[in-house]
Parts: sequence; C-alpha cells; structure tokens
Amino acid sequence: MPDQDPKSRAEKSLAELTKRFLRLLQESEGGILDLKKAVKILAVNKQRRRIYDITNVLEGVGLISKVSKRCVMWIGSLATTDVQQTLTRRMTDLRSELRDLEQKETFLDLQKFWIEQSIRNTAEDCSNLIYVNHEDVCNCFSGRTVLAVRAPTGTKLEVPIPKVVHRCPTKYQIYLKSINGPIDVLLLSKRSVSAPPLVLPVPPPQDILRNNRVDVLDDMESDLPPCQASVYPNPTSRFERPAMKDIWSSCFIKAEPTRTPASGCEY
Amino acid sequence: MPDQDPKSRAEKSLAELTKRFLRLLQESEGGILDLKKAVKILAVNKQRRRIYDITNVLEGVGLISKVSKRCVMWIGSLATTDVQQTLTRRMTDLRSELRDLEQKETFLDLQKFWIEQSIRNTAEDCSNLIYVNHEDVCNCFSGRTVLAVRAPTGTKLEVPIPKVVHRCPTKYQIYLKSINGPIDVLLLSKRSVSAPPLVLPVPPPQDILRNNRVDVLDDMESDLPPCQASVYPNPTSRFERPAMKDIWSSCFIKAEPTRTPASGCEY
DNA sequence: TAAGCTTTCGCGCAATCC
DNA sequence: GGATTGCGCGAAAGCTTA
Repeated sequence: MPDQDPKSRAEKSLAELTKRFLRLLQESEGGILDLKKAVKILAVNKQRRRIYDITNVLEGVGLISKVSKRCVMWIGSLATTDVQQTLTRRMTDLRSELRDLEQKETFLDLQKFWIEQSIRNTAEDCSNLIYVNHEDVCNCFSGRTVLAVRAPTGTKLEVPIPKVVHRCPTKYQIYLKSINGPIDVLLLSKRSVSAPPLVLPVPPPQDILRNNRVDVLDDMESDLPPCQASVYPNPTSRFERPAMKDIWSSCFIKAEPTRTPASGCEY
Repeated sequence: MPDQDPKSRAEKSLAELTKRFLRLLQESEGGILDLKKAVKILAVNKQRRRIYDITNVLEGVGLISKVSKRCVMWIGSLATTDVQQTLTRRMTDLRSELRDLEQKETFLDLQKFWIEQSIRNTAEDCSNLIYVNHEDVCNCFSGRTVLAVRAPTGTKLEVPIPKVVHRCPTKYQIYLKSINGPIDVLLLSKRSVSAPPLVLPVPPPQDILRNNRVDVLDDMESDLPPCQASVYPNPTSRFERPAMKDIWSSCFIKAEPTRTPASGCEY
C-alpha cells in the first residue's frame, strides 16, 4: 500500500530534519532552543522521537549542549554556516578589540591626567622660573641662523624674489623699513648657544663686523648686506643666562641657506 | 527478563556512540571511513542501525559527506575533536584574559609611578612644610587621650598590673622615674584639637588642675594620680598651629579607658 | 517514598533503495 | 539481496505530588 504522504522518503530524512532543526537553533534567542517548541514547529507528526536522535548526535560531536531539561544550546562557535561562522568570529574579534581599545583609552586618559597634573604642579611651583631664553629659541631652530626683530607697528618687511644667477646659489635678502621708530635686530647664533646673544649697534661698526661676521654668519651667504641693527643693551651680566623676555619678546625670523625658490623667509 | 548487559543506559547512548564514531573518523586515513568497518569496530551488537542515525545527522550539519556507498568523509575543516575544540576555546579565552591582565598590570604600574612621582614632587616642593603637629598626632589616636613624654636616657617607665577591684572598672597607672634630668609630659587633648596643647608645670598647681582636669581628662579614669609635668613654654602664638617638632619630638603614650587586662599602655 | 506523569531514547521491525 | 533508513514501541530516567 503506497504512502498517503506524497513526500518522498528523502524529504522526511533525518538529515533533512537535522538541517531544519539547525536552522531553528541558529535563529533562536541566544542559541538556546526549547525542544517542545522544536517538536511543535518541526515535526507536526510523531517525529518527536527523531529530535532526540538529532540532539544526541549533535551533543556527541559537541555542537550543542543540554542547558536544562528540554533545552539545548548551540555551542559550536565553529560550524554554523560557513558565512555565519566567519561573521560570528569576526564579531567576536571586533568585540575583543573594542574592549582592548577602550581599556587603552582609559589608560591614556589617566596618563594624560597625571601628566597634566604634573605640569600643573611644576608650573605652579616654578612659576618664577618659566620663561624662554635665547638658548631655548636657538634649540627650536637647530642648525639655523636666527634673527630676532623688534620694530614699531607699521614696519614693512620685504623679501624680494632673489635674482637667479647661473651657477651661483640663490641669495636671499631681507629689507625692513620703519618710519615710526628704530628697528631692533638681534642675531642669535647657534654657535654661541651657551653664550649671551651678540648685539650690534646700527649701523654696525666696521671693525666689529669684520671680527665677528665670519664667526656668526658663516652659515649664511657670505655677501649678504651688513646687518642693520640698533644697539640694544644686554640687561644681564655675561655669566647669567638672560631670559628672552628680559631682552625682548618679539617675532623671530629664521634665516637659512635654503634653496626654496620664492619666500626664503618664514615668520 | 533482565538485561544481561550490566551497562547502564547512558553507556549505550547515541551520544556516546557518536563520540566513538567521531574518534574513529578522526583517526581514519584521509578522514574517510568505511561504515562496514565502523560497524565491526564500534557496534559489536546489532548497533548497525545507530550508525545510520549518526551519519544522517552529521551529514545534516554538514560535518561529513557521503563519498560513496558505504563510505563517509569528514568535512568539518573546523570542528576537530570535541575535546580539542573545547581546549582550543579554553586556551583562546585564557590567552585573552592574560592579555587583559597584563594590560591592567601595566596600567597600574604606570599609575603607581605617577603617584609616586607626584608624591616625590610634592615632598620636594613642600619640604619646609612637612612636619607633624599636635593635631595630626591627636587624629592618629582619635577618641583617645594622648600623653607625650620626653625624658632623658635611663628614665624608667612602669605600668604596674592594676589591682582588680570587684565591681569597679580597672584603673591603670603610669610611673615615670628619671635620675638624669627632668621629665616632660605633654597632654594632647582630643577636645581641643584645634587649640594649642595644654602645658602644665610640675607639680601642677592645684587650681589649674581643678579647672582643667575634668575638661581634658574625663575620658580617663577620674582618679588617676595628678599629671606630673614640667613647665614647657609654648613657642608659638595662640593662633598658629604649632608643629610638633617645634615643641618636641619624643615618644607618645596612649592612655585609654580600655579593659585590656595586662598592659594598658602601648608605646 | 511510592504512585503517576513527562521526557528521553534504546531498539529493531519493516519499508525502501540500489 | 544487502544497504539504508523511517518509524514508533515501550522501558528507563526524571520530576511532581500526595
């Protein structure tokens, strides 16, 4: 007598049932599945018995685990769908990385806090020692010749595009024009970083120029026009490191033997 | 008729059979297993039927695949053995935890470093402010009456075991004997923690004793012998908190209304 | 603690398949 | 005819309750 059920044997196979069961398990909340529910959904018939076959085998392989009476849980971090599995693993990794990063952030935040605290303390305790001296400035432009300029408002600073002379390195010039008062120019030599800055009167006496020029300017093009600078008294003794603020606070001009075409001067 | 087989149901379970089957599959050449062989090895009995349950379910999950009639092949590039899998996961977890802990350790180490640094800085900057005053001492023995004693070397301090008087709380006495010089005793009252310490001459004038005694000693047994103390000039004005070191640095005696049997005095 | 109900599941008949 | 496999009986295992 033929089966009333048109379904072929294959459609009712254990393997097929297993797949559906798996799908159900996959979709269930937290990977936990109530067998009663599974029976209701999957096996409209008396297939209940089969569910046990499935759960037993899966438990044997370690893909699921009995959580409580009537409930099993998906354990296999491994074989879901290939794709699902990859995604799950990826998510786990990302979650882990996120936790790591958050921890690092906290770490850095605290470190920052302590450093700031330390700076605050130091600044407070040493407030009378906080200033910039010419040595500090020189160190900021290590290896370059630094000119400090103080001039009244309205002073014009001009750096004309240098004439390109074949075979000769480009020569830069700086022009300063003031109609409201004298201009002060201070040369901070990198050579004498541990000595007080050299101050020249305007116009510089020829003998001083001759004696000092090579010494302090030999890093610049050697035939720049002579420095124009007003005399500025050195306010401290020779053996104390004068703070920059004690001389003047102003803007600084870096002069360097660079080959940059247009503006050879930054400020 | 009882089962000849003493094996419990669990020992014959599908899950158990599955494990053995898996092991066999794992060990087999190329992951290919002949079911006939499997039946022969695993199921000594008529368990043949069960093997089909297993293969069907495993095929459903996609862990194995029929290679030919009677032969299945292990597909799971993933799930190693049950045990292996568990161990791998466990190891991963532990590794992750270890990394976490190491990070936390570094974190704490650095935090410790900064705190120590902060303490160092503060200690350095405030070295002229670091001392203990009588208030600090009082706070160390909160709720107790504190006597400070300074005496020359050779001074003997004696606290005889108190006589136990029925119905009466134990009374403690302290004897100080010096043959090399005067003894100084300073009473630091917890009551007047914000006021300079009270200093009494030796022997204390009766009127002062009468006026102050209850006030400063009411926490001690009320009929202790009168304080013996030499006059010690208060070196600071009434409104400045005198540093302990400015008075004297010495040892301190805690006197308290305790019921401790033998030594009622620690130092 | 036993009776009674539910959940599990060993087991193997018998239908199918090849 | 041997290999497979759907199917479901009925007993063991658990739980609940009286």
